Parts: sequence; C-alpha cells; structure tokens
Amino acid sequence: MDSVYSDIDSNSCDFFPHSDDEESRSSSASPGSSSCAAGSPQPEQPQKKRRRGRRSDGTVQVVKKNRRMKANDRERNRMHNLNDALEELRGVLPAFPDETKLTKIETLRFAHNYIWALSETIRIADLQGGKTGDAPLLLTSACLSDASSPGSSWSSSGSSSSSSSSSPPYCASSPGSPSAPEDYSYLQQDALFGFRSFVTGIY
DNA sequence: TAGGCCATCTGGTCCT
DNA sequence: AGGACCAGATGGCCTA
Repeated sequence: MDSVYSDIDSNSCDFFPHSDDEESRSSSASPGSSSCAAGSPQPEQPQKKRRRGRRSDGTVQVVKKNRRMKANDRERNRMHNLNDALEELRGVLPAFPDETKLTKIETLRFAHNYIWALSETIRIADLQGGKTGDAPLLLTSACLSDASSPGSSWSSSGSSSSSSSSSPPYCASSPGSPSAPEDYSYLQQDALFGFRSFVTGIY
C-alpha cells in the first residue's frame, strides 16, 4: 500500500515534494543553498505533477523540514567550531612575515611541519646533551631541509604516526634546501617571497 | 574571467 | 531515533 511517503520518495527532492514556489525554498535563506541542490542539478523536468490526491500529510513534511533545519543548524555550528579551533591553531603558530591569513589547508600543513620541527629540535638537543643553542635555527631550517620523503602528500604522510623524526612532509621539495645552519640567512631572504610556501609546503 | 577559498545545504552512514 | 561526521554540490567573494 502507498505510504504517506510515496509522493515524496519518488521525487528525489524529498523535502519539498511539491515545490510549486511554495515555501519550499530551503530553510535559512542563505547564499549557496539551492534547496535540493546537493547531487542532482535537476533540470526542472516538466514531469507530471505528482501531487494528486492527498498532500501526503502536511505534518510529515513539516516534521521533516524541521528536522532538516535542525540538522543544518547543527552542521553550521559544527563547522563554526571547527573554524574556531583552526583559528586557535593559527594563533599558536608563528606569525608570517606577510600578514595575510593562512588558509585552512596551509594552517594544517604549517602546524604539521612546525610540530615536526619542534620535536626534531628537542631530539637533537637531547643528543647534544641538553644544549639548545641551535634550537631556533633548527626550527626554521628543519622546515626547509629536504625531507626524506619527497613528494609525500598529506594523506600519505598520515602514517607519520610511526616515527617522530621521520619526515617533514611539507617541507619537501623546497627549492634549494639549505643544509647548513649558516644558510639561515637564506631563509630570511626568502621571507620576501616564499616563506609562506616554504613553511606550509604549498607551492 | 578563471581559479582558489569559503560557507552553507544536503543526504548518507555510523554511533550512542 | 537522533546526533555527529562526512563528502558532494553550489554559489558568493576575491585576486591574479
């Protein structure tokens, strides 16, 4: 037998089954929200209007619509939280010479490299018996140094959990990576153009 | 104008 | 059942 949903289900855009201009247009009027946009562009076929008979229980639709709106709201909050966390992360990372804000991906990659450099610094300091004189140098140059796994991508480096001192994935392929501490000047010079790309590993 | 980044909506899947 | 998480789609804004 036909359930109340029969109307809705066969219409792909199930939340607004009979969208004759009615209120259908998505919940929170906002940019980039074409009601049933996700997935199918739906070339507005003049298909037979299937809204005969019962209006498929308006209450069901209202309930669904409310549920969708709540889900949208939660999703929005979730993304806002994510962005807040990202913002906090930006605040903790060293500032860039150019004041421009790091993008999300840059922030993540920079953080990844930065953490790697920090741990590397600690490791070397330990090896040297607690001498940390070169630490600041290492922090930066480590991020510039070659990286034993060139071409490693974010995903492939996801396995970096294995070893702490394995590779700074996004420092890979830095053009002419300085190997000696003296090359630090190189870094400062580079700040003029490519520092950002260097540190984040994005070119 | 093309391309990059972003916010939002949406439906599916997994988890509690 | 409802919430969290995820990925795809879409449209707006900005910059080279």
